[in-house]
Amino acid sequence: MPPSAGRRRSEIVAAARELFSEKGYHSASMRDIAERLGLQAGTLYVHIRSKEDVLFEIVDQAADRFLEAVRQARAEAESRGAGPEEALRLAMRSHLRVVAENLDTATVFFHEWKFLDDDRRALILAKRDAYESAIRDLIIQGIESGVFRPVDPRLAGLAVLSLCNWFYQWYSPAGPQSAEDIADAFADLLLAGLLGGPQAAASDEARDGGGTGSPTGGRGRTARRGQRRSAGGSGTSSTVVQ
Amino acid sequence: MPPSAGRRRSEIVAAARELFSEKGYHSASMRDIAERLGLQAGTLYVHIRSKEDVLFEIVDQAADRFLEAVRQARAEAESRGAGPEEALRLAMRSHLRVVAENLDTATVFFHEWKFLDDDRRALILAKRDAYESAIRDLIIQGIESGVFRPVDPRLAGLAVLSLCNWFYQWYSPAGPQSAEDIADAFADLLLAGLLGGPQAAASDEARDGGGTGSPTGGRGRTARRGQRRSAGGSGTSSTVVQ
DNA sequence: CACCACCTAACGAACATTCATTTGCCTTGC
DNA sequence: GCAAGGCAAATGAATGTTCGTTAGGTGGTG
Repeated sequence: MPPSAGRRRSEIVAAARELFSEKGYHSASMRDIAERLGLQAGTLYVHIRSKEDVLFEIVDQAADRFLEAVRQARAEAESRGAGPEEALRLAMRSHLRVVAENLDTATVFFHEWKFLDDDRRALILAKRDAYESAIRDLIIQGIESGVFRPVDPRLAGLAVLSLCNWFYQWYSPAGPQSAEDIADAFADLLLAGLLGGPQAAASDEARDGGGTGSPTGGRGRTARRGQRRSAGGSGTSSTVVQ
Repeated sequence: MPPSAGRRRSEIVAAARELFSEKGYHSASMRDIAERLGLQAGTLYVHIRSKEDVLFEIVDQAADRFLEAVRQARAEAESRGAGPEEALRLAMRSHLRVVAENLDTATVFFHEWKFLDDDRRALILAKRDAYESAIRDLIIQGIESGVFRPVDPRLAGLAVLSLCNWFYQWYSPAGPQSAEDIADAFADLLLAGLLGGPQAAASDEARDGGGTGSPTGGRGRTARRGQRRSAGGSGTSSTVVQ
């Protein structure tokens, strides 16, 4: 009872996902998609209504997965009574895992959403805004609970999103680190910062509240994880050459 | 003596820059470009050799500007004897300034470079790799000088690039902060980290070298700047709705 | 069993449109 | 008079989509 369901339809969407990701929405033709399935171009329209329908299905799927991921991360953090520090790490983990496990979907999502018609684009933008708000809320909670410094939550949220959203541009499953490793390393960087080497100018930051907490020099904080420096590899290009 | 120079030619490239940025390379037609200049499509070919030539000119310009920016930042840091901390901030400032001042160029650069033919794409990729290496070198120098923690330089470099390269996706000149403000805030976040609020679990990181430097509680470190929290604006969408 | 009706999936050709690019002619300033 | 810049028209290929048709399967009816 297509166009709306059926195995053939999902085969078409799957083929489109790969082709849109590889060549871009406009450069991948319906004939390309059909050829990959051993069909004629016209036959695709037995199962779908239009090329843009296919694009929307892919992009909408991606948006839902991101939303689902951040909700799950938030629920997990709440259920185990984690602080904002760990909540943020969980969210970044979820996001990067979604990208890594759906690289083509994510690529199409970030690259081609603009080409949807007005209504569908608005729908996607709404979902994206919801996602970004959820991330920003994590920052705000961290600040209000006094764990994070009182930074601009908008910019801090954008920093998190930058780290997470650029990921699809360079991640390769063949690379040395898993998405989880990378998420942990990124979260650590963002939480603890680059400074703190033996020769750092010390006096860490305008620590407003004086001697609150336990100002001891202990090590092994939670923001420490997955730091297994890839051996050597100085010139390793950080980029996928498509 | 076009096609290669001339005022008309740069008008064409300028129009193409805007249109490619707004609609994408494949969706912006030569007729669109011509119309914007009050010309017929065919006339464009008096001044240019092909549409792809125009794309290459834009993308190559962008690559050169990024390279120039990081070189300038490095020179500036060296000339004023700045540490790796300030060197990194200078580089991020330069990058974000280039993007802010050439938003269309940057957008085309990041979005459309894939559509160049093999030779030109290789050329652009080489320039991009050079740029990424330069950023990674800043990280390595920071670590080797003992100012930065011994993090994975590849991932730390990618973190810097993520912050800088995602910028074009959300920056608007009409926004509350200047590119410099944002660069400073991002550099601060990456250097000092989010942690450090009054209720933070304290014990900042494995500070290996004990009491090196001046372990006083002074404030106003260099990683402190441009933190003028935008008043209110909780729901401000972080995205340009094009 | 035979027959008819109906359905889905596919083909292959054609649709109108758009695209980047080429060609031939005209104008205008030097 | 000549070259550069521009116009109008045309070229050929490619696009997404529609169309008429067909093959194969299924279910009901005589």
